[in-house]
Amino acid sequence: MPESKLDDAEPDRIGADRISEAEHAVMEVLWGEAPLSANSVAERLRDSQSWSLATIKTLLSRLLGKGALAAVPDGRRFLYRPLIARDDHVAGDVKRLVDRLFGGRFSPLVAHLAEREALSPADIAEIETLLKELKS
Amino acid sequence: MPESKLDDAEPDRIGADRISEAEHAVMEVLWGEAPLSANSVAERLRDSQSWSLATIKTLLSRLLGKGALAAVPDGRRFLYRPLIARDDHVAGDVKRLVDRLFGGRFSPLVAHLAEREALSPADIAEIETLLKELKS
DNA sequence: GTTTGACGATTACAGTTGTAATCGAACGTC
DNA sequence: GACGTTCGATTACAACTGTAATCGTCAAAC
Repeated sequence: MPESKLDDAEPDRIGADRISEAEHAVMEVLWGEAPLSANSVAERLRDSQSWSLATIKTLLSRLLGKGALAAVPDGRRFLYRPLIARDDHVAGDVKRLVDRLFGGRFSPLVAHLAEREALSPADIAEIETLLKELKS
Repeated sequence: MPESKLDDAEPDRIGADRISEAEHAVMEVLWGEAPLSANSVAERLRDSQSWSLATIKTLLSRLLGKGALAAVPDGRRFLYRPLIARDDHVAGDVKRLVDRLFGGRFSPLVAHLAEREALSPADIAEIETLLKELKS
């Protein structure tokens, strides 16, 4: 019964593994509300995605394997909870993009946003406020 | 035929295929200088990557297949040239990231940069200048 | 002209991702 | 206590990626 769980040699530095796009959608749910059962996660995803429950369970398993989630037993099932902070994950993704596309510098990113991605006046005002706060 | 262009946001067909990270490195070379032979591309990549020539040729082929490059015959070989503009590609990548991580809004991205990614005073000044120009 | 190189094309192969179906064990129901 | 239900776990499988090796061909050098 209790099979010895000594299968190690697993390099699990927290948050080291990349999180794929589908996995991210699952994480997003759990960052919003946790802990949740697989079924609850599926419920919250029902509107945005059309995945079978099986698919969501696969994604949960992979996220467990990647060390992005913890699963605490709750009766005969598990409740899942994020192990990595959303901000940390986002920071990694943003950094990779900025490194790849903008030589690791940020202002070119903003320049790009400015000329290509139609910043609304509200966006601009908001960003200026942010920057003003930063300087103080 | 009346174009009821009201439909949803289908992914743009031209150059719609995603460009992987390794492929991107090849594109980057050709965005900087084109047309180039496979060998020349390999030369320019020699410092930054440690790929065999065969690998680079594979990447060039895949990029051809994805419609991201054109190959014009030059004697017994080809010279490769980008078919998609760097800016367009970057815009797609940025948009996907912003959609995925920031609900499609830009100011949260800047907020994130501000609090996590250490914008330098120079960055801030540069960005403010950009925004000022945008408003005028 | 036959050998040697240089090319693109084809094939390889494992790891990741998207997307599931199926299996085996535990639970609740009659 | 047999039976369907419900979980997680295991297995599946194709597309995409990273990373090449090998094949067939054509030109250059003998």
